[in-house]
Amino acid sequence: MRDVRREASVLHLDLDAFFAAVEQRDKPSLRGRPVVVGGTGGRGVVATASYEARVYGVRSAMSTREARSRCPHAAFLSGRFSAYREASRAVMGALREASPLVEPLSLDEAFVDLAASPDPTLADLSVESVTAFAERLRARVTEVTDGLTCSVGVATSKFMAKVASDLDKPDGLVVVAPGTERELLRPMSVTVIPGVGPATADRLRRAGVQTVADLEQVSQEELVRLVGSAHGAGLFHLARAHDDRPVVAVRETKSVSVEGTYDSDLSDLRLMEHLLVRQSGEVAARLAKAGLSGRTVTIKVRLHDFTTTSRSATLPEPTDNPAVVARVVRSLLAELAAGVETGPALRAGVRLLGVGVSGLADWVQDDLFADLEAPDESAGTDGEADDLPEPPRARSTGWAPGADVVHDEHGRGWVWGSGRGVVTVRFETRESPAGPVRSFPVDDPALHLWQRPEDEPTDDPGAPATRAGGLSAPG
DNA sequence: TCTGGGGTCCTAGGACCC
DNA sequence: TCTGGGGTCCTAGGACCC
Repeated sequence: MRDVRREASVLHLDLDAFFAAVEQRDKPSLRGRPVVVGGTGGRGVVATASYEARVYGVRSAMSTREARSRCPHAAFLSGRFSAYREASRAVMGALREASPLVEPLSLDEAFVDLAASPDPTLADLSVESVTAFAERLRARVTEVTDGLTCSVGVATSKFMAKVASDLDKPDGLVVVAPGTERELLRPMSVTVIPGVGPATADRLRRAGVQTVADLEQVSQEELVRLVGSAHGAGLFHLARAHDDRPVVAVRETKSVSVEGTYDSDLSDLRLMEHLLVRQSGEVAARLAKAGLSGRTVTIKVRLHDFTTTSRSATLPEPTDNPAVVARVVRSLLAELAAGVETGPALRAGVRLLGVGVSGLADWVQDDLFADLEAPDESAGTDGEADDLPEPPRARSTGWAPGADVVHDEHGRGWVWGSGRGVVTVRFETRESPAGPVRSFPVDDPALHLWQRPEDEPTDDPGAPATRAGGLSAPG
């Protein structure tokens, strides 16, 4: 493994109290006053507190209720994300002018690789050069954002640059001279190391480790024993300021999800299904917009006591189809509802529901229906699938895993996979909505195609209209 | 009436294959 | 026939980050 860069060429930039600062910039009446941006509902938490609010002990991730009791006269705002995205775009643009190698970590944070900068003043990466450059960059950020300030750290690694940007907040700059990293780090708490949160800090504390200096005394084997192999090896190296991770400009998305916490607990399974199906539509829309599709669908359920459980299923092919996602989501919810422990737990109260899709491919599946006739428009647009009119048709090609509903004498099921002349069907039965899987020859006359008209509940005017069975025929 | 929402990464166990 | 190993995929849960 390479050790560390010899020059301080990694810059970390962090916008100060970002959401709150945008609000104060845009609303002069809020300037100089405590501002809290975050969830304003009964179960909201603070996303950002302005420095005026921090004086009263208001912090990120604190419940809004707690923040209100600490600072009742603050302005509590739910946030204007389009404004934050706009400001973030301006900042990232300014950073890319400085160097093509910019790695955004979130709307308000990024790494910049100064070694990749074409700027002639950075021909040598001396402490003096990078300091002057960083000051100009900070001024430029304030200029393009119409007044926002930022804190910047520059060092030989991502880890040290991030530590440095935290040392002189707000509106500060710290450059760590190469070679001085370890003495800077030693007196600090182990919690400065990224990845050391409450649980890891607690384990280390019980082993007598509280500072980075303490951590340096522990062997790699011991650390692996304490916190696992990946984490242990990471801690061993970071304790010594050994970090050669590159600045990476583009990172691929691994999952897309939507979740929501409700002000009061849910106990009605039909309502849960309705909400999950709506979230399925949102997830699918975001996948489609990003040109992504994924194979694994996960539902997440947080119970009234905050215990969290999830169920997932992996499809044979990636999808971005809302009807497909919704169908899997329904069967996963049914699986939880049928569980001897999870079923009663669900009915006892659910505070959060979520839907996610992972196992992403950066291509969209071919439209399997391009050569099919349009679906029969008379084939029912209301009611339950049980009410569908009769005229199923057999089909020999173009089965859509996850999308098509079929039935045979065993009951109703949906296509789970197809290929080599065989269609695999996962049946829904009264006893087991995610029921048995059977295979059929594609031309099996016992196998009839159904189109299910109600993937979005009809009593929801806000729900997007979807084609029956997810078919994408024109017209 | 404590505890958001969007993510990433890791672990551990089981299935299955060679 | 028995034993063992490695590799990959999948699932569930947990820790962490901004």
